[in-house]
Amino acid sequence: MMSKDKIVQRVRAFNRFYMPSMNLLDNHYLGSEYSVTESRIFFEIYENEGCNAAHIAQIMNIDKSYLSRIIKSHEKNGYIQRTPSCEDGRSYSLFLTDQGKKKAAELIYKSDDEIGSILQSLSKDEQMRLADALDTITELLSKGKGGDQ
Amino acid sequence: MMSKDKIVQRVRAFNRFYMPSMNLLDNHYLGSEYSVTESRIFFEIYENEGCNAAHIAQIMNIDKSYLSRIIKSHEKNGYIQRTPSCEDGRSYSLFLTDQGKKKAAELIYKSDDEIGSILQSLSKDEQMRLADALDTITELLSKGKGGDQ
DNA sequence: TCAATATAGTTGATTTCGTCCACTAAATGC
DNA sequence: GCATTTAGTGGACGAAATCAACTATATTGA
Repeated sequence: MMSKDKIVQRVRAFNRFYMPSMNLLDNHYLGSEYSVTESRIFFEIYENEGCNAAHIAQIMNIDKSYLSRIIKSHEKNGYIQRTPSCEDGRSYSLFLTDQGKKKAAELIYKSDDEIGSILQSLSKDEQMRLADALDTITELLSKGKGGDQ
Repeated sequence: MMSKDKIVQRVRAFNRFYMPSMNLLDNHYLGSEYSVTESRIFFEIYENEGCNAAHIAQIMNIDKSYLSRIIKSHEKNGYIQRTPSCEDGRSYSLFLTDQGKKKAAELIYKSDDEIGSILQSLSKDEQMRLADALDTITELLSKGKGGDQ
């Protein structure tokens, strides 16, 4: 039977291989004008309209003052809109403006483009096998979620 | 039949899910005193003894002046040893010192520990399925390598 | 052969990223 | 009411990363 250590090695090998393969290690999100952190803030709000800064800070595990500045900057650039929260007078609900959604779509497009170019060397059948393997991993790792952190 | 776009979506969803799951998004390598960049330099030399800085800069896609400073720092701390290259008078061959190898091992241990704690919520069978899926992905994506970048 | 060009690495200056701490204001818990 | 926690902001600072200029060696090719 295969030991747990051996499994850990395979996971680590995968991590070392996969992230550079997907160009996931640069500070700038796929050559966009935004850092990975700045980009993720778009996505977090995109997927969680009306959330507040504290929520994002917790999810992303970043400093609240740092986040505050980025939000201010995104707002100044017309990408984010803040409205005072009804429930909590200290807090703001965050939304993407139309321009912000457009910008998020741009970033997603860049990402899709990058992924598409990586997939192009695979046959249809191989692409399916790849996607199935990815889903398997997501499914398995999702089970452990909730118990910790 | 499933369209290519749909596959791309699944890959992107995986990327968004996987990296936070593995705590692969922090600037500091798993809570060590080193940034991800500084840590990767250990690993690159570890896996490619005697390479030069230009090689690492190319692989990691980082600025050569930035790299130069990190190497200098690692050398000053006794982790890296440089010897003038025999073939190229401008260049140095890079090696980890014993202390450097020890430090690299420490970082790998931290990583393994992290991965182990993630895996603990899975059964033996699930761990095997996970590792097999990871290997499938590596195998498929390795095929495309060499043609590009 | 030797001048033009390219490459490896260093250094200085600067910018951007991220953290730490102190603070205000509102919420929560006695 | 009063103490404690929480959301967000701002100043100060250090770390990370970039840019441009430079030295020295290699390479190219007329």
